[in-house]
Amino acid sequence: MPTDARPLRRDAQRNRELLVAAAREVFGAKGLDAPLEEIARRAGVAIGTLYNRFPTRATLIEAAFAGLIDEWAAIGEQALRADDPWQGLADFAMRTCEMQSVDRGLTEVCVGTLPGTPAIEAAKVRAWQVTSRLVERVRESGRLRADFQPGDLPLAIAAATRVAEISPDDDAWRRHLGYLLDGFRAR
Amino acid sequence: MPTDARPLRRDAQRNRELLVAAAREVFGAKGLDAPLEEIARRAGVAIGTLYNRFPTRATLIEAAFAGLIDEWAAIGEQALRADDPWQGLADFAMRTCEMQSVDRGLTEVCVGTLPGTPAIEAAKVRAWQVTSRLVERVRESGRLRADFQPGDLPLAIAAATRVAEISPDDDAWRRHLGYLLDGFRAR
DNA sequence: CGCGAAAATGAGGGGAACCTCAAGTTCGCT
DNA sequence: AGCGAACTTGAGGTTCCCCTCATTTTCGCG
Repeated sequence: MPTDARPLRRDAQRNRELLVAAAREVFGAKGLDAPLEEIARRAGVAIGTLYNRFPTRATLIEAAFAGLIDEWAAIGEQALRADDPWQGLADFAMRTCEMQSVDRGLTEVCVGTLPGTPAIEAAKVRAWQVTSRLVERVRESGRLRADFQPGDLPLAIAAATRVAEISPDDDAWRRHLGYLLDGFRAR
Repeated sequence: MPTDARPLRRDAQRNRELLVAAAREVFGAKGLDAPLEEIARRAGVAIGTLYNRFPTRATLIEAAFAGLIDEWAAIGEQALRADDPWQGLADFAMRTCEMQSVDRGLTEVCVGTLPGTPAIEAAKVRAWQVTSRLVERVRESGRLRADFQPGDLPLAIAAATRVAEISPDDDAWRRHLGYLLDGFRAR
């Protein structure tokens, strides 16, 4: 499937980048339903330009978060290579929460409140595969409680992220995730 | 502090009740930022009537959730009288989540996304006191991990509620809360 | 240069929700 | 019944955000 867009003119390319940067900031601070006009304003560009480049909100969201999601996937791969499977899982969960706790937009992308573009759905599938492998690896080590479901890890991360949203104390969500991870252990 | 409102005329009283009932339904389904016009419509009343009775959104929210919050406090009192302190805590957490999992408005009231009226703030303080006592009771029994903070219980409930929001599977949040409670135990 | 294609612009139409208020209706008391 | 106070009504002004498109500006190539 050729994304056969011919190369953008130089000014258009620059504006595209300004828009993506602005979108990252605004979505991060206010969530994915932030006004697009604010993003255009912050990029120093007219609203029509935003619509020229990104015909729908979803395309802009996708462009804004593609990089972050790749980064996230990389964290997952790295966690899979950790010596200690348990440590890999714990690190992955912590770092994911950390990313989400400072970026409301990313949280919403991951929680999937919105439908999601194809690319984002694909990224989620990839991420789900990584978490599954992380979980399986721990299970094989025999340290995971028997009734644990693979899908519980993403849910736990989403749950811990809510703690980060509610509590101003930055340690609260770390503590919470710690409780959860302890709860995951085989008795 | 006399709530010295003179008694409403009978028709006004009836409309007030219709509005509160409609508000409970709509807030429960769509959250606290649901359109007020929808509530008026569902109550079979003009929008102006809603504003006559409830000059601000906050007053309507308060009226809609006062009953539920009392019910919640009662659950807390009951949990305090449980024979087994641990069981009391677990039941309280489960039942609270259960209430919130079917009522998006209640969740938002409890999570405190919005500022909150005096009465709701007061109810939260009351609830916080109940949870503190529940936690202290368990701590005295020696079964609680040492680094647990009293404020962690409400946070945990809020976190488990997010699982209920995300996962269609009704067991997911129960399982999740189970992990958490296990994580709370002294090692 | 100079020209055509590409891109930027921002006023403006449209919709959703907020809230107000002047006019009309209903209640309840005598 | 009749009257005044209490209550209801809903059209409409306001704000905020959506998205479009005719016009103007910029780019980059020959």
